[in-house]
Amino acid sequence: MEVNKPDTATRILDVAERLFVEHGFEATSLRMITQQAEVNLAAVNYHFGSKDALFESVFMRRIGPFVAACLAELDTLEQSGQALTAEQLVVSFIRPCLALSKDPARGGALFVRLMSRTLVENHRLLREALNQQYSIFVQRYTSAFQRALPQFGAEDIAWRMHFAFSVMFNAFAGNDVLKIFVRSQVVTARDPDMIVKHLVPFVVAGLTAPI
Amino acid sequence: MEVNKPDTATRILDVAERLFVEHGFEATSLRMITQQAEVNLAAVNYHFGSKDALFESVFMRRIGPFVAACLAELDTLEQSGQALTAEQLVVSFIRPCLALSKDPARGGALFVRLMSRTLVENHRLLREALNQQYSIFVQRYTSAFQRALPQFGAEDIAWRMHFAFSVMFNAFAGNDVLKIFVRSQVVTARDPDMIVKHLVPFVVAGLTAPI
DNA sequence: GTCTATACGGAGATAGAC
DNA sequence: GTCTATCTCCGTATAGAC
Repeated sequence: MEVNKPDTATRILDVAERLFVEHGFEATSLRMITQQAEVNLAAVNYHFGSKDALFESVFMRRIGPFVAACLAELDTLEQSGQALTAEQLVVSFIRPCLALSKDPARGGALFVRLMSRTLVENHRLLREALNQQYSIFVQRYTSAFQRALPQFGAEDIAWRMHFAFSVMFNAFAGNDVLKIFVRSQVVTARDPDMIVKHLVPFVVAGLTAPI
Repeated sequence: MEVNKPDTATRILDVAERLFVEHGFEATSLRMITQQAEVNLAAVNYHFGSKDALFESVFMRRIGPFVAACLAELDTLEQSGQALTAEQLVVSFIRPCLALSKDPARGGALFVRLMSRTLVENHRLLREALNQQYSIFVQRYTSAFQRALPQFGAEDIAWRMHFAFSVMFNAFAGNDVLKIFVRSQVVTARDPDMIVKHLVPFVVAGLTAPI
């Protein structure tokens, strides 16, 4: 059996995922994808409709399981019956990010970067497509944070969640906003475990800061 | 006198700035720009060399004065001779952002968004071009934060500055990472004054959090 | 020095044969 | 399902007018 030759659509998805992460969406041409996937140029449009829709398919294949993993973490926490802390909620999001970044079968660190960059950049191609899964995610975390931080109003919580998730996605996106040299070495936000070590205290402090 | 007709290069810069912010770099074609600027298609390549170089010129026209404004704020603070707080440093960056966003003559809120998005996304076109001005900016803020937060090592400061500036740029980029509904209204990070009111406490708390 | 008209190769998309 | 041929639009380069 042809274990090394999945069907056409899957071959396209696999190659496209890698190339989109490596070179970005715009810099990746359909001709590059179809050549490496060993399929005809028109196969992309036949199976996915357009380059835009291919990107959406690449993204949607991974994002569902990721969101499910976050919600499962939330479920486990909430079933304990105890009052949750902001730190527990932050970790419930970061842990699936780490797990995903260490699982090559689901895209690995490259997909985490793609996901984070796409969300941070609020990519036009996903504003509509994401809404369904995304809104469940946002609602669950919003109500969890409202219970964890009862001293703040709903609007304050919303702002802080905006900031918290923008730091976290940015950290995993790996686009260093600053280039800071410490002892002639650039401090670069790429190693997942180092990110988490510094990220969690920062985010938790921001979320819980007195008004 | 033709007050409404600046020279060709300036007309191109003005139109390009607006279109890059409204539609993004890739989605803005030279034909759109030259048509609206009422110049010939070839004028862009004649005056700027390429579409990439045009983007760089659009950016560089505004970024110099902005960086200068931040450094002037730092100068004023440091001349007081008093020990500075993290909050003062955060405000010294945010105040020029606000001022710029309210000055249409220097690009206004649209340029603040363009600047923030470009930096957050670590745009390939500016990684090299920005380095000169940017490195002065980073060095000044790094040493200022090291003095304001002497309890932390250089590496911890670097990480926290990464996170702090990524939140701030993200906030001004206006790409809402989350869509949170409060009383049926989306809490959206677009109004500069509202951003600052919530942003400063979050960032300062993150920067000063105990390890 | 500036500006215009135009041509070229590469991109994504698509109709139609097989 | 797959593949070829072809379409339009993109950024770019250049020859030549003023």
